[in-house]
Amino acid sequence: MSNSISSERRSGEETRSQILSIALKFFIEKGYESTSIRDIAEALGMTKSSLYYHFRSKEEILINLIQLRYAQLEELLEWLDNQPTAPDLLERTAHRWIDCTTIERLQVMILAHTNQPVILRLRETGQDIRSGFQEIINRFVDNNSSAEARLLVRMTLDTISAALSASRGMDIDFKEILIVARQTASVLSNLAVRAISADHRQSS
Amino acid sequence: MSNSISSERRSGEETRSQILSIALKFFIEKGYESTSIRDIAEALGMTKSSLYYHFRSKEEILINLIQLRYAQLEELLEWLDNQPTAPDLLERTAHRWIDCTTIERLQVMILAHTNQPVILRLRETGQDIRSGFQEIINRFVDNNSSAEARLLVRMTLDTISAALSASRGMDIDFKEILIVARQTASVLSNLAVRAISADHRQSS
DNA sequence: GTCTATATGGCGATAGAC
DNA sequence: GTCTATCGCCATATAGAC
Repeated sequence: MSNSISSERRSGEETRSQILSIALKFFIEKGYESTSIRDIAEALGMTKSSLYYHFRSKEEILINLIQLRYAQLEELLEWLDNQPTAPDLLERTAHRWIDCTTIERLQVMILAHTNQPVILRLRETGQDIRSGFQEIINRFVDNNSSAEARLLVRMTLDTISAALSASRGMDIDFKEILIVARQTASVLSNLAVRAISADHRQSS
Repeated sequence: MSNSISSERRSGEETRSQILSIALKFFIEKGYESTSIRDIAEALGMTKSSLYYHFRSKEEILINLIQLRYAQLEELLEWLDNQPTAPDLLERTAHRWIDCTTIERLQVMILAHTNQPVILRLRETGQDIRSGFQEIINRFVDNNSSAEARLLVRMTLDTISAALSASRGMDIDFKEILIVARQTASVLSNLAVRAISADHRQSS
């Protein structure tokens, strides 16, 4: 019994990931709203209806893609919690995040970033979509920290998105983007750490 | 004759700018594609048809909004061309750009940024939409410059967008965002200038 | 698991009266 | 300059045969 089920499952899973992959491509190229279920289905040589066998709605496809991103963040969070506190921990965290970035993972981040309205709407309707970097940021700052410190920490962790979004239309190699993101993360982590210790001086 | 026409024009222009303002609000909140002409019209207490008297299409509304952004950039470019070359010119340019930023102008930038696919499509269909920062960037680098230098210059000029996009969901005051954008622009301009002079050393 | 056929509804846009 | 009415289209989504 479990054999036949698992082999059915496997091919089903393959189709699912093909759908997710082509959907991501379209969502990035044409935008989420402008991509129709039909576009995705026909690019895979199937009909809309078949696609609805695998996902109950277009939104469900988006949710699945977005959640891939949070799986990544989860891993980073786990690593971070096993690190001893150190002055350069923020910089190393940012670099680790950049180093494990692939184009596809990055595309998912852009997707989440450029479709904030849909994602907020989904979150309101009780979908399981969480708030991204927030937990990681909370490892470095707390609610008493200055807005400046919190913002700088977030920007330090997000240089890869900033670099990528700056590179649009510039015909720049992915590797160059990673290099620049690393440099940027280093100088921003300096600003962030300085802002954090300024907070501490003030509160003591 | 010209009197009656101009007074008609004036009220027409007022309606136009009301439409643009409310459209921007919806486009940011719900996204361009998810905002219907109906949403915009009803928020203004009119019908779709009336709106079509002022703009021939939804795209035309978007184009008008986007073009506001380029008017800003034009001013910056004019200022820049009257400045003597100096090592800190990039930093000062970035700061000037940040200092003349208002929330509404920033929203237009976000709109342009989160709707890249639509904008690219419009550009292909021959609409008058140009490529943003590129001309300003070209004042600091050229086609022989390294990808690193070009990307860093662009990021230096774009810290306000980066700061704003990092601040999403963080409940941070607009003034704090400006402060952080300025700090960030300063350190990034350093990296950029260093990359530019590294290019020069290599080519000579 | 994929298909054909169809339901249902909203969208952008237009015609034409006032 | 605003309205009512309507067109034509394509979207998401479902029903049911194979």
